[in-house]
Amino acid sequence: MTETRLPEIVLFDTLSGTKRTLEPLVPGRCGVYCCGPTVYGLTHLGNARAALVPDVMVRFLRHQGYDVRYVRNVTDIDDKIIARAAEEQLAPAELARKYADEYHRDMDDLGMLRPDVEPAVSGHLEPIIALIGSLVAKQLAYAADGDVYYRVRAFGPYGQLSKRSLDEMLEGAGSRIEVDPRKESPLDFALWKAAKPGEPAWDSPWGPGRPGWHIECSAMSSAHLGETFDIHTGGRDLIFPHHENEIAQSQGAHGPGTFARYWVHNGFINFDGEKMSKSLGNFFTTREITALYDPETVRCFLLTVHYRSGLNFELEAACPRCDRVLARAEQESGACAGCGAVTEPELLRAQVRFPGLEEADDRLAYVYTTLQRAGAFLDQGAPAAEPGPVLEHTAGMLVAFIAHMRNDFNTSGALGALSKPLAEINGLLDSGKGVDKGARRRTVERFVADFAEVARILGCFGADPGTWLARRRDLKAARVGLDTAKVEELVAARQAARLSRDFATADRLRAELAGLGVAVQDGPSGSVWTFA
RNA sequence: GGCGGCAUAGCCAAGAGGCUAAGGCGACGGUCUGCAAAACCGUUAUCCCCGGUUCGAGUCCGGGUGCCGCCUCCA
Repeated sequence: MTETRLPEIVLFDTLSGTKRTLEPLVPGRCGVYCCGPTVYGLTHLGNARAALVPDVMVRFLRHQGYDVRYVRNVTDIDDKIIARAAEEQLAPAELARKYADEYHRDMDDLGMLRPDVEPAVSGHLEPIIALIGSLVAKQLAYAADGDVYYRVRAFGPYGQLSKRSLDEMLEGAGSRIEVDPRKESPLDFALWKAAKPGEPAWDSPWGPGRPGWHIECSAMSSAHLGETFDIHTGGRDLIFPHHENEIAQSQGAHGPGTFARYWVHNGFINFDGEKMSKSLGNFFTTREITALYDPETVRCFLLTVHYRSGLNFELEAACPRCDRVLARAEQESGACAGCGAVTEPELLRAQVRFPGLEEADDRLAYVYTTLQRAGAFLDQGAPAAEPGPVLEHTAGMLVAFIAHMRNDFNTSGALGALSKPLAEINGLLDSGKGVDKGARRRTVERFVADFAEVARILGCFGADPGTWLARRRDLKAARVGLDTAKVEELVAARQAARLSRDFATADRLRAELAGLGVAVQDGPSGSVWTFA
């Protein structure tokens, strides 16, 4: 054992219910399996968060020196896909491919790394059938009329992840679910489903059919990461039954102690305090939101809260007539209690605002403005010749940031560690009074270099500042229908008035611009405008 | 009903028993500015309630209250 010791990272493991130090199976390496999408529709923010959690984890582990193998599956054979394909009048495989493409488009947009391997169910029928076969051989599964079910009672540790007992579950299941007479027990779940006429089917020892929902993850994780691997991630709602069943399948086939060694589950996203759902009309696709805000803003926003916590997404809709902010009930009915106007829900939906995203957007703009200023400063002079002290907050930034990340990927804390350095740099750029010239230069250099590492870990703050800020302005202008040419004109006219010290005219023009929602900032090198 | 989680300032949100409870937004005061804005500086909490463990608890234990999730497809 001569490997260099990698830094200690702790993560919360759902199975043990505690934070545990990451000790990979093979020192220095780490296998990560993320439960990917079932591709039957466009993604929503919950999907985005579920992909973001392993994304940042993988980026950070790599930054810390781990050799990571990142696997995320695509479930492209599933009941929901079949149902949706019928609606859209496509072949199931075609529909799955369409939405897999859309998934990738959204995830690319949000800056997610592509996994090293992205196995699809349709490409893994053999290992899936083999796994089912071995469970049948061990009496852990039984065939019935072309279906194959897992015999839950035969797997002793069942319930260990979700912390329930079989008896408790039986009480619930018996009263709530219609029991399929072919099952020995209501808790037994399908490993293989016989095909009904017209459904996609693959040959198997039990007849033509398709895999059940849970088996693919057991089969594909062991195919690409081995029977035992390090980290398994997914949304909280997958703990039961999906992940519980995966454990039963994998450990049933491969023995105790196999399969995932750490379980990481992310919290939910709520809209206005309620779980998002289509029936409530509070369901927004990723795309609807990235049409309004920069995808990086969305990414950043998701990182402001620890991944295990729930994240509430505030919605704000105003009455188009009187501009009053509408309460929940009013939003749903479209009727404004203030002025009595009734607005089509569709119209309200189109002009909903997301205060949380706006705050994140402003914050991102602040970061990029600071980076832009720092870059301009560095372009002006020669690099610092000799090493030497760097201002306090900037000097400690990266260490503090990483310490938070090592503590269960605490992005919220890590982000907080950037605030003081950011302010320090802006202060330095403003005046630099009382600071040695060399130290000033070194501090800004250090800041820019370390911030680039932060950017690599988070997948945020890495764009070219000027480009990002320009795009943001364009996006906002388009959203409010602002005529930017006219704004430029007014700004120029005002600048002329200022130069001739005609402040009355300048102030009048400022007021006019303010009426358009535009704020003008006067600086030494002229005036620039932003949104108020 | 069963199981699990959460409750920290006006709002959002960190905080694996012990320096003066991070940070952001907002607000207020200040520096700068023709006026502003931006930027910077400063102010803005004893952690839901009751009991307990401990030299010491936001952090552990018990009870209560209130939210939320899972138990059926769900990220």
